[in-house]
Order: sequence, then C-alpha cells, then structure tokens
Amino acid sequence: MHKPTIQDVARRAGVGVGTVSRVLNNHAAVRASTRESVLGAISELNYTPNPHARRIAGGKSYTISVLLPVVTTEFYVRLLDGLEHAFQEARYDVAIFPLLDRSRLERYLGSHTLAYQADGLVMATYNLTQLFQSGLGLSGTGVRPYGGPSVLVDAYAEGVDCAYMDNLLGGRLAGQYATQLTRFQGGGHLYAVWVETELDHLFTTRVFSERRSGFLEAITATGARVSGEYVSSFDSLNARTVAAQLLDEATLPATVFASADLLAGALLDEAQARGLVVGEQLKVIGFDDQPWAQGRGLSTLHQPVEAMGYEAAQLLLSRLSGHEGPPRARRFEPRLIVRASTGG
Amino acid sequence: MHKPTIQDVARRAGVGVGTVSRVLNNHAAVRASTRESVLGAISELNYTPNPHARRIAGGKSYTISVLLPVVTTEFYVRLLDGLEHAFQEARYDVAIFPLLDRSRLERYLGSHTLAYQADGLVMATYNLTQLFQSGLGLSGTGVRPYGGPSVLVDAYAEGVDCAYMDNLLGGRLAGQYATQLTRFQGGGHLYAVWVETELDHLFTTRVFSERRSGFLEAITATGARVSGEYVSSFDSLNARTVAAQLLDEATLPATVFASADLLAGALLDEAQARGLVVGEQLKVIGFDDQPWAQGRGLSTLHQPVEAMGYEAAQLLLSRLSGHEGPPRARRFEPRLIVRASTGG
DNA sequence: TTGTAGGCGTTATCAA
DNA sequence: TTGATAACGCCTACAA
Repeated sequence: MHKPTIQDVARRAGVGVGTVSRVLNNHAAVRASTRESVLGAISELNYTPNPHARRIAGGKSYTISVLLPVVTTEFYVRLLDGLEHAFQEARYDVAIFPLLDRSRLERYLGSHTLAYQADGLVMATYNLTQLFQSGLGLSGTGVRPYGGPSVLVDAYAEGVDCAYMDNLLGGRLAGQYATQLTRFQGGGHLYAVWVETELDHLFTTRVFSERRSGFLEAITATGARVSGEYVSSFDSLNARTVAAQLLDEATLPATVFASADLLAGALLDEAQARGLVVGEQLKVIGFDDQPWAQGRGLSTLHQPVEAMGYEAAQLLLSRLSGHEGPPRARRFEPRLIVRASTGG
Repeated sequence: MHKPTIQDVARRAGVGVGTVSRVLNNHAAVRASTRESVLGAISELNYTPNPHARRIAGGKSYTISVLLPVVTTEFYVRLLDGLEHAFQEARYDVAIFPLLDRSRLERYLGSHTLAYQADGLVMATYNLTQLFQSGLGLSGTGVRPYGGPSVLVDAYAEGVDCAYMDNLLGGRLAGQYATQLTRFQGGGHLYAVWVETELDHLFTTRVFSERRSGFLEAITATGARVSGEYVSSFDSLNARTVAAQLLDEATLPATVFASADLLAGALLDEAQARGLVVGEQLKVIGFDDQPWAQGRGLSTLHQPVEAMGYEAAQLLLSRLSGHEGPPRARRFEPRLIVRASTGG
C-alpha cells in the first residue's frame, strides 16, 4: 500500500523499468504498442514519478528558478502561466523567488537553497545578471556567480538569451493612433503620461522609457506634436494626482496616451469625476490591457505575455539540452485594441 | 573535480560515511573529537550535502510550502525571515508559492509540483485549509486534499496549529492610548479609519476587523466615544481620499487611529498638505510600524513578526517529527511605539 | 562510538 | 526495440 514506483509500473505492464523510463521521458525508441500498455499501467496505478529520485539519478535538479517582481498585475500571472506551461512539458519544476527586497535576494542566493541549485534561471523584468558575475555587483555579500544558463524575460540585454516585448513598437503604435485621432477624429491636443521608476541601479527596467521613445518617435515622424507630458509613479494615488493636474492644464478636447493602464484608469476616474465625456472630449489610450480594460472600454495595447513566457522557457530549455551559440533575442509585439475610450 | 560527496568527506576525515551523516544530522552519539575532524573535512572540501539524495534516502521531501499573499509590505519580508530561519536550522527547504490569483492556486495544487509534494504547508494570513479538505471548497477543480501537516501564521482558526498576532490587543492598546490622549493631552475628538477587505470567501482575513473590535472595546471600557469612523480599502489612493474626507469633517484638535500604517501615512500626507500641525492639532496612531514610520515620527503598533514566523515554523516542525495532540495556538503581542505624531 | 552494507526510485549504459 | 544492472548520494539499520 505504498506509493507506486517505476518498478510497479514495469511489472504491471510486463516490461522492464528501462522501458517505463523511456516512455516517461519521451525517448523515441519505444514501440507504439508497448508505450500504450505502459501508459495504461501508469494510469491504472495512478503512478507519479518521484522527482527526487529523478534528480539524483539524472544528476540534475530539474528545477528552474524564476526571479519575479512582487507586483500583483495580471501581467505576471500570465507570464508565469507561459513559463510554467513550457517547463512542465519538459518535466521541469519551477521555483518562484519573489523579489521582495534586495537583501533577501542576496541572502538567498548566497545559500544552498532549492532555487540556487536550479539548473537554470529566469529573470523577469529586471536584469540581474550582474549579480551573478563574479567580482561585480555584490562582491563581498556572499553572492556567488551562478553557473547555469539564464534567460531574461520582459527585458532585453546584450549577451543573454531573452524574450522581450517590443515596447518601442507599442509606443509607436500608440503614437500613430494618437496622431490619427487628433488629426481626423477631433482628438484635439495631445498629451502623454509616463511612468517614473525609482528603483536602484539593479532593479531597473527600460519597459516604460521605451514606450515613451516609441511614442515620441512616431509623433515626430507624423509631424504631430505633444502639448504636454506628465510623469507619475506606478501607484494609483500618484496616478490620480497627475491625472487631475493634467486635466487642470489640458485644453479640451484632448487625447492622452497613458503608458500603463494603471495611469489610464486614474485618468478615466478623474474624467468621470469631472463629468467629462470620455471618447469625445477626452480620448484615452492605455497600455497593458488589464482585465478591467475591456469592461471600462479602454483602448489599449494588448501584449502576448503568455507567448513571451513560453518562448523564454524554450530558450532556456534549449540551453539546458546543450545548445551552444550566441545569445538569442525573441521579440514580441503588442497589438492595439480600440475601444470606446477613443471613441472607437 | 566533481562536487564532493559524503564519501569524499569520510575518506578525508578518515571515518565512515555513517559518521559523517551523523554529524550532519546532529545525531547524538558522535565523539567530540571525531565531530571536529569531520567538520574540518567538510569545510576543507567545501562540501554541501546533496538535498535530493537526502530526500530520496529519507523518503521525505524536506521541503515546506509557504502560501504567501503578494503584498510588498515589510511584514511579509520579516515573516519569511522568521520562517526561513527556523526551517533552515532544521534543514528544510522552503518553497514559496505566491497567491497571485485563485485559479493559479487551484491549478498548482492539482498538479504534482514541488510544493504539493512538500512535507508541510504554511499558510500566511489566509486560512485556506478548506481548500485541502476533500469535498469542500473546490471540489471538481482537481484540488486533492493535502496529506501533510499545516500551520497558519498571521491568522487564527480552530482545528489547526497557528501562530497569530493579537490584533485585538493591538486595537485595545491603541484605544487606551487614544483615550489618554484625548483626555489628558488635548487630543480633542476621536476618529478612526478602518481597512475594508473585499476579497472572496476564501481569501479573507480577520486581522483588520480585530483591530477594530479591540479598539472599540477599549473605548467603551474607558467611557470615551468615537466621533467618526471611516473605511478605506488597502490602497494609497483610496486612503488619501478617505483621509481628506475625514479632515473635512473632523473637529480639530483630533486624534485618529488609523488601523494600518498605509492609512496613517495618507493621513499625514493630507494633514501636511493642509498645513496642519501633526502631534498638536492632529494626533495620529498607526498600526504596523513600517520602515518609514520612524522617519516620519509616526506613533504606531510594532509587531514581533519574525518571532511569529519562527514559532509557526516550530509548530510545523514538531508535527513533522511526530508530535500528536490537539491544535496549538501561539499568540504574539503588538507593542505601542510612541513618536511625534501623537505629540510624544 | 563507529564502520559497513543495503535500500530509496530514478536514469543511463550495455547487451541482447 | 527491449531488459538487466550499475550508478546517483545519502540515510539507517546492524554489527562490531
């Protein structure tokens, strides 16, 4: 009445343990009929392989560490979905390490915990590769250089595999659309609200600055002009304050590109409080396509986040199975979704 | 040039592997001198035990899952510190599972991931035991009942081991102090701001309602009275809005108990914006003692969070080493810290 | 108090 | 395409 092992499965299916192992790991050389019977035995016995035995026999940890910013956005839920989907297919476990604060990260990486023993490392949003290169960054803090391969997701950097969102393009799409709105659909003056990030040297992301660059680039290209730019931190209170300031100063009708849905939402709130007609007097374009964006009719940029996560995982998995060669970068494209907030 | 194993250590120290293992696991019967030499060999070789080998030999996973709300408060950093400290001492690994959203939790627990294979479960703030009892909660969602022992931390419930903060007491302390301020130190009228939690059935915490109960209880006992109560969500924007509303309506001088530092901070901000003299015209008592509380001179309730985490871990560890018996609850007490915001 | 040997559940290697 | 068998690194009797 113990947990069934690979032996039990082998006996039941009338084959050797080697064969069962082959089926488990999708090794090619297994006759279809035997595979069937093995699979049958597995489900009859309700067998699940013991991961630890695997790890010791295989000499690997079959575990991937994911360093994840602690932000409750749907973004990271979707990102994890993509990552875990890919890793599960490849029979890798995922250990999530929340980037709660810097000192925790240091202590953690200095120790011999699960995550540090991982075969690979996924860094989301923040490029912490510096932490893992000897001599750099946190020398003296006990952070040893990380041996295994790593991949960046939602961030781009030279010298590392990465899967990133083309925020430059996203900004450009927003800029082109905004120009179109102001020129042909009575959008009036053009404004923008940017996200200010105030993290330290290491905890830095270019996501928002690129949205800005793309937007301004498109504006310049189309010969339009921005009547005002505002900056908010990624925080609903500050966003609301900035939204109020913008609406105080703006000439209506106006079109506003808010470089994150959080900011766009604050703008919608403030507009509503002032009795403005969104979509007419005020057109708003967001970025992210948060779950509530559809309900509130916010035009915004949707991002293939799961796909990005999935691809990042694939990049890492290919390294784990021996792929050599120069770093690869996979680009993903946001897509403009037009809704009522721009009169669409 | 491979990673040193227990064999290497044994050879180097001139002992058997059994002895090394005994040293590693603090088994009593080892002569002090041999222990020394083994320890010496370990550090010379820079040996670290292979956790997976341990897991398979021991038949346990030596891993604890921690279900953790995704809130970037110092609270959870400290809680994890306490938990991990205790678990590391006992050579257990900690797998953190961030409660990003409900569906992820379900999928996760339904699978055979690391965390589900854990020897024990720590649930922080949210009592999700229902999820792990067959037939209840998420029947049909693939969530199987959880076999191992579990412990609640920062939450109290019957029938489970738990380590909790006495928020009732915290509220009471705030209430007594507030009464004293209004009676003898020109605190004027008394107000309170509560936290509203809008989570679903399972993701529920009584932390805030208890702070309220305790406060009101103390007020009643001292014969004081509350001139106004306000409710805010745990969000800086809403907190600020509510703070403004309170200051619009309040009669100064006033004393306000804000049941979370987040709310207290908003109050300080709004007061400052209005040019009020905090500590004189407006006295504020917070709850949590966030890192910034000292700098801003906020009187608040400090909580022994690390100790609570440590104790929760001990409760779980004792179960893991066979302790039977009825559920135990360990209580921890907040402590009032008087600073400038109450004129202290 | 210590060493030896068997076993934990896999994967990998080698014949067959 | 398969089955047997040797690792993998550790823990735990059991014997000394």
